[in-house]
Amino acid sequence: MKKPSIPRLSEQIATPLQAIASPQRVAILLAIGRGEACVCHLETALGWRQAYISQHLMSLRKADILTDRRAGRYVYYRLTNASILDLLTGAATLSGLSAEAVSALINTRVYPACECPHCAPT
Amino acid sequence: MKKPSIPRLSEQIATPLQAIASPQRVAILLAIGRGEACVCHLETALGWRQAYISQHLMSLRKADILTDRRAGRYVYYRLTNASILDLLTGAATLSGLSAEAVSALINTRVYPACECPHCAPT
DNA sequence: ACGACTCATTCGGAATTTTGAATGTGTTTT
DNA sequence: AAAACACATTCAAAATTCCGAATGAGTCGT
Repeated sequence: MKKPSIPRLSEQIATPLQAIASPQRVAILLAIGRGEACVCHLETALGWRQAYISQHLMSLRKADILTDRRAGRYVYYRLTNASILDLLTGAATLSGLSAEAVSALINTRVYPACECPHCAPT
Repeated sequence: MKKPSIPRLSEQIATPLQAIASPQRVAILLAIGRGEACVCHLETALGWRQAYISQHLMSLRKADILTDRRAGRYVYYRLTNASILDLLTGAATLSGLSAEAVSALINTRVYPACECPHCAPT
């Protein structure tokens, strides 16, 4: 197996980190958690403009952090690799937070105000 | 225990990530590994200008990622929390790299060209 | 005290990222 | 086919980061 050089390796490591390292994108990843979420769900969960959310989703998709699935006129996003949550938990630990504090917010809650098929099933 | 809100939590998570998420700073962290390294060692290990390295070290110090220790005219840096290496390994995994590929480069090697007390002991 | 040495800091322009505004695309409903 | 809906994309200005150059600050040897 070819041994990658330090500069090459560090670039490969930094690439996904750069895609994740922003409060907005971390919030999106937490809101999605281990489940699925459409954009309109994230809209009510985070309280941001739709276009703004889509921009961040685009970044995360290009970095292969997120995967999208179209169902009718909805598009559902999920984590490409669930181990990203472990990475977020690790980062939280560095800030002195407990792993529980993170996992408590990771679950995909249901919002009464959200009209999406997940929150308001027929 | 007070439950942090999603925006607050995601900010705390993003802060250390932002400090780390750059190829240069990842390279520095790998070069330090589980050991200690003075600036001049990093200089020969990475081949960068001294002032440039110090700038990144300053960022990492302010983010509490690195801790410094002065010994004579040398300043030795080490990771404040060794679990940062796990975080880097996790990010490498997202890029399809094996954990071994990372750990193979984590060790603090000795450079013949380096004159620092670690590489060229009396 | 002076010079050499190791490292830190400041400054400023270039490059990049962020984010609001506007608009485009694909899908369902009627 | 047209309208409504969910989401994507483009554009540009503001904010931030990157990085070279210059210089400062602390330490040791002589």
